[in-house]
Amino acid sequence: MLSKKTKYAINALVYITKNIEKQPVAASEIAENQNIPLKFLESILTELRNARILRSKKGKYGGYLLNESPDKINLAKIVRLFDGAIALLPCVTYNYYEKCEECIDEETCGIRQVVMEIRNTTVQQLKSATLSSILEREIKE
Amino acid sequence: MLSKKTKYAINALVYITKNIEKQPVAASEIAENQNIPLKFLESILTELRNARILRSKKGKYGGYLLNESPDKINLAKIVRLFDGAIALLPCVTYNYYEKCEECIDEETCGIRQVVMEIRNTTVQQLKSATLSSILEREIKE
DNA sequence: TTTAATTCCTATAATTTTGGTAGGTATTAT
DNA sequence: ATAATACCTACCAAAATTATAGGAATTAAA
Repeated sequence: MLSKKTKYAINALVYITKNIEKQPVAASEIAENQNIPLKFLESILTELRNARILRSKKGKYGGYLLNESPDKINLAKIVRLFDGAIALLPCVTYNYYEKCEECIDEETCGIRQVVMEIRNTTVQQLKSATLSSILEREIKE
Repeated sequence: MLSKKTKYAINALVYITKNIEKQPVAASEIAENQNIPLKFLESILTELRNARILRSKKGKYGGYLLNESPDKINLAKIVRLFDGAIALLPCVTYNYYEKCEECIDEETCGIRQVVMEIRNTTVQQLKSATLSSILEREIKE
């Protein structure tokens, strides 16, 4: 399951993308419309800014702006940023690798192979889920 | 990520399957070989027995036995038993459905569609990962 | 130059989940 | 009788999650 934090981050980004012509978008506006606790959202937006996914404008009429085009921002990036590894086991992650303590031989581990296949397809699916593709889906319906 | 509990459960089941001719297998033997805290493992095996995946034999020389054939026991069942829903959001689960509070229209939600596709492929992959297929993979290498 | 609205910063805290431990009782093969 | 096992109940510590509190710094506009 995605954490609430990740979910909030995705919703915030989709909201900004929908209101891309009204940028910068204030945290308070996002919080209200997406039903996210303001203070919690602030910390999320800060993380997104630190990751260079958003940039911000301070002061009155300030807010947040996308720092990349909506077709460059995908869910794999967001999920990794907030929830860490996408894979089901630490021994098959790219970025957070860790050996399973009890594993005798990683190379021939049958569970590992299954989990690796799942990671591969999931990562691909999350990568193809860009902000623009998400919006496109919503419009098409 | 899978919880340690789920991982322990999978390892225990694979271990029993590998020693299927020596059934029943004692919890203490599994704990030792798979490096799982005994008391914690006991609670896991109890859950597996309650779910009719294992059955048990009490008393001396007792232990646990598979209650279904190894090609009927798959990882989807195990993961669901211990970690709950496989999907990344509660609004796309079969068994643990819950509406996203902030969601305006579930039918047209673009995030939901992505997450549903991921769930579909992941569930399929986990279902095809039976205990026998896992053992087969290990032998082939 | 004041005001209002905003981002930004630091600290704290409640709640839930995870990953166990402790101590025993009941059962059964030998 | 004994030893090895499953089974049962209760508890618990650490970590992660999901926030809240209170302001400081910045900026556009009146």
